Amino acid sequence: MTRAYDSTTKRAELIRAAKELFHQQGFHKTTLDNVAKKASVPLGNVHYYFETKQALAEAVIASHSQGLREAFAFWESSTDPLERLTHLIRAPLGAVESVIRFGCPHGSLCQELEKLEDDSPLIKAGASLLLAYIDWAHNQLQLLGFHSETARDLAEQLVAAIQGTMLLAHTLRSPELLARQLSRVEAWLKFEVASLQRSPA
Amino acid sequence: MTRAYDSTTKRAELIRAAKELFHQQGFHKTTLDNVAKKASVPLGNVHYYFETKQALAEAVIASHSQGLREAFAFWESSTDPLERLTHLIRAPLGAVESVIRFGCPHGSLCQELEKLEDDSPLIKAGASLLLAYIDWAHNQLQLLGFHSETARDLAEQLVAAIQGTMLLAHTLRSPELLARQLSRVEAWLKFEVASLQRSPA
DNA sequence: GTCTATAAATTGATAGAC
DNA sequence: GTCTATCAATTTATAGAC
Repeated sequence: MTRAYDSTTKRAELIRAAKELFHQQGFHKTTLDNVAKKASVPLGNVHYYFETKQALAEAVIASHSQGLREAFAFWESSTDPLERLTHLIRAPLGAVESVIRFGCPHGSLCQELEKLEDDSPLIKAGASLLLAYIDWAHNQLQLLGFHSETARDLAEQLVAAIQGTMLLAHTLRSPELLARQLSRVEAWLKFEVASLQRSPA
Repeated sequence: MTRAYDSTTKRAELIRAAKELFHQQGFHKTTLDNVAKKASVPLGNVHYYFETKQALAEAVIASHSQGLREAFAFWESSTDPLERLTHLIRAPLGAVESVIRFGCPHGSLCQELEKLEDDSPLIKAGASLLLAYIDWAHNQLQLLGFHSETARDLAEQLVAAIQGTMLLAHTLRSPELLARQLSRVEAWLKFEVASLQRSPA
């Protein structure tokens, strides 16, 4: 019943391999041959599934988007929005070694894609990842009682802090920095929420 | 007396061109031919000044380091460390269009270089740029009266917030986000300093 | 659908005339 | 020191057998 390597699986396998290599080596340094080897697919065959390297990258980003949606859904099993946001803040700690060695898979990809041609669809696709974080945080903050505009502001601040923290922890190869600064972000968020509840708008 | 294009000038011109192109297109996408053309130097001649592309990149980073030292020296013409740090926070606003279109020249370069081979000297060189920011902020915070450990913590938080803000503003192409969130960082820092002065350690 | 072989283009680096 | 021409390697993409 489950054909372990039918064509759909191979396509998925290529995406999985590319996703991992893009994170570890970056988009530019990763060759189609690298991806093909990792996915145990002959080089020439890659183009049967993806016309160009760019098309493969689009599929990788779509897969990241899907992964984000699943993470959001999972965190929403908590009923308290503050608790949900805490899951977001702590998420990098669930993959410390990876974040320290390779940075945030979304943030670093995003920044690399930004250096492509101005009209590349990959730029917009990459940006949609960071936007997804902000939008989701925005929603959770509104559920906590913040007005839309304030919630937007806080969501941006939250995502910026998390991304900046990962960049520093990665660059300085410091898991301690990651843990320490994410705790700070968490404390800050709790404080903001508590302030709101003391003096509701 | 001033030979406009003696060999020292050409070398500097190549660095200048590479610095700009690395920022706009990234390290990988920038070819030696691009740099040569921008500096009005024949392609083959680039290797007279820099043996490899990597050596050119090292010179670019050294130039960034020098630029940072000059910026720090300039900001230190303010006597109040809080005012100095405010200059740091507002610096991106002095080059808004550039930051929005291309991101932070140091942060984005740093993240791209991280994707090179683990033992590449460029990785350490790039990291030294972000470290310079942290160290300088650390010093200023100590001058304000924070204990070394607290100052370190706050310095990391400050640089992370600035870097994260630039990443978001760049990715979302939003000068408004940049201005808004940097104001928030500024307000946060003022609050921290005021708190310390109300209850000195 | 799957694979091998190879074309076509790019690009870092070098050789050698001046 | 400066430049032209070119090599050598890499890599995306394609052609065509099975």
